[in-house]
Amino acid sequence: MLKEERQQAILEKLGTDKKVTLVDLGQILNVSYDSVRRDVIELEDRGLLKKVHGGAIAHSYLSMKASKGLGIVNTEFVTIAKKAIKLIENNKIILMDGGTTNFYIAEQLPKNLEITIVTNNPHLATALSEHPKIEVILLGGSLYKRYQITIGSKTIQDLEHIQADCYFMGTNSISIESGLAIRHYEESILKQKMMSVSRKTITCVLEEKINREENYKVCNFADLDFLITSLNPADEQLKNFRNKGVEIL
Amino acid sequence: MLKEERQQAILEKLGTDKKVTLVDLGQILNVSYDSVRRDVIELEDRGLLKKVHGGAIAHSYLSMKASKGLGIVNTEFVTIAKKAIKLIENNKIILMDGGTTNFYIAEQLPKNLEITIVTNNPHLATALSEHPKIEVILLGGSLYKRYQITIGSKTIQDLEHIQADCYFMGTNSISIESGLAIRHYEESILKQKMMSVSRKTITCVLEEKINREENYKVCNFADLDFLITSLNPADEQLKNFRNKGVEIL
DNA sequence: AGATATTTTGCAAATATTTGCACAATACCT
DNA sequence: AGGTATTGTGCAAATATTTGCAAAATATCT
Repeated sequence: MLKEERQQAILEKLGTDKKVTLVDLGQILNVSYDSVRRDVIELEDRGLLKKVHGGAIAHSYLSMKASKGLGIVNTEFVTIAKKAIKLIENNKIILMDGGTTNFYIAEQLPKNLEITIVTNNPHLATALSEHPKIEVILLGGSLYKRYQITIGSKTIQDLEHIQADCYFMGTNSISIESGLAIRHYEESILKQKMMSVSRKTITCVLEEKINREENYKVCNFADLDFLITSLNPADEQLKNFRNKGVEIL
Repeated sequence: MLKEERQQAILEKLGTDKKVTLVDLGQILNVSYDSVRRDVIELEDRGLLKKVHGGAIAHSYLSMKASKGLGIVNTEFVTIAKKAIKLIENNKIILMDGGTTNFYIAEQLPKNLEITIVTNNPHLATALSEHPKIEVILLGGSLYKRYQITIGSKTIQDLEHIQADCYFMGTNSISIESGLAIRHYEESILKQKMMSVSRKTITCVLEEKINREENYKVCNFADLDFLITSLNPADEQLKNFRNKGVEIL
C-alpha cells in the first residue's frame, strides 16, 4: 500500500468520522502503528489535520466544509502558514500585527511550540488561548474598530520595551517601486515602529496583493528579511523581487 | 476516547446546556470522574469555560452570546445593567475590567452614548465595535488566559497616564468584614490600581456573591462609591451594607 | 540491467503522557 | 455544626511517543 494512498484514506476517514485513533487506523489500513503515526505527522505538517495524543481529529475548517458545505479552504493560507511556521523556533519572541494571514498562521502554530507572541490584534490574542504553551502579550492602545487592532502612541510606547526576534507584518500591497504600503496612516507608522524593534521582518502576502500599490508606505521592499507567498519562489510573478537581499520562500 | 474528543464534547454540552456537573459528564462520556475533572481544568486554563464547584459553566462571553440568541438572559443582568447605565453620562471616561456583568453592561450601553471605555478585557473591547460612538482603549499586558484579561506590570503601567471618571469593578465576593476580594493575587493588585486612577468606583454584584469571601482582598466595602445589585436597595440581604457611605442602587 | 543511493517501513528500548484510584484537605448544604 | 460532596495531590499502571536502527521497497544512475 502506497503512502499517498494511506494518507488519502486517513483524510477520508477523518472527513466522515471527525476523529480516529492511530490503533484503529493501523488495523483498518493494515499497516504498522508507526507508519500511520508518521503519516499523521506528515499530514499535520501540511496542515490537513490536527494530531492529538493517541490519534487525530479533523481540522475545524475541514469539518466546517463537511458539515456546512461552505467555504473552500483557501489553499493559499495553508501554503503560506506552512512556510511561515518553519521560521519559528522555540523560545523566540514573535511580533504579529493584524490581518487574516497572521491570524491563520497563529491558529496553525504547533501546539508544543514554546514562544511568546506579542500582538496588537485582540482576536489573535484570544484565539491563542488554544495554545497552552504560548505566552501572549497584548499591546495596549486605542482600538481601531475597522481593522480590530490597537493603534496610536500608546501602542508605540508599549513597543519601546520590546525586542522581538521576528515580526510578521501584514500588508495590503507590495511592489518594487513603492515597497510595502497600506491604507491607514497611523497603522503605517506603527508598522515602522514594529520593524525597528524586531531583528527580522517577514511578510506573508497573498497573490492578489503582489504588485499592487496603496497610500501609506511602510518600508522599501529591500528592508524586509523574508517574503512568503503561496507561489513557488521561482515563479515568474516574483521575478522582480529577486536579488534584493530578501529571502523568498 | 481521545482527550480532545472529550473536551470538545464538554464544550458542546456547555454550548447547549450552559452548565454541567462533573458527575454527569463522567457518565455521558463514559470516563472516570478524574478525567473529566482534569479536562475541565485544562479547558478553564485556556479560557474556554468557567469551572465551578462540582461542575462547569459556559464561559461568560460564549454563554452570553448563546443565551442572547435564545432570548434567555439572566434577569439579574438586565436589572443590574439598567441601574448601571443610569450612572454613565456622555463624555465620561469609564474603566471596566473583566467579568460577565461588565461584559453585559457594555453590550447594553445605548448606541448614541459618546464615551471612552478603557478596559483590560479584549472580548469586551471587540464587542464594543458595535457601538460606533464609543472610543475603546485596550490596556496592554500579558494575557491571562483563564480569565481572558490582560494583567501584570505592563497593564498597571498603562494605567499611570489615565484618569477615569468611574471604574466598574468586577468582583467575586463582597462582605462587610472582608470587603471585596477575588481569587487571583495579581488581579487584586491591578484592581487596586484601577481604583486609584478613578474618581468613583462602582461594583455590580450578583446575589450569589453577596456575603461570600475570597482570598485576595481588593478594598474595604466603604471604599466603594456605589454598590449595584439586582435586589431592591431596601432588601433584607443588604441590611449590613447600609450607612457605610456607599450608595446602594 | 545491475549497482548504489534514498526513502519507507517495522521494531524495540527509553521517555513521556494519560488515566484511574486513594487519601487528606477543603467547600458546600441543611 | 456535622455529614456529604468536591478538590488537590501523589502514585502506579496502562498507553503513547520518541528515537535509533536495520531490513525492505523504491528510485536513481551509469
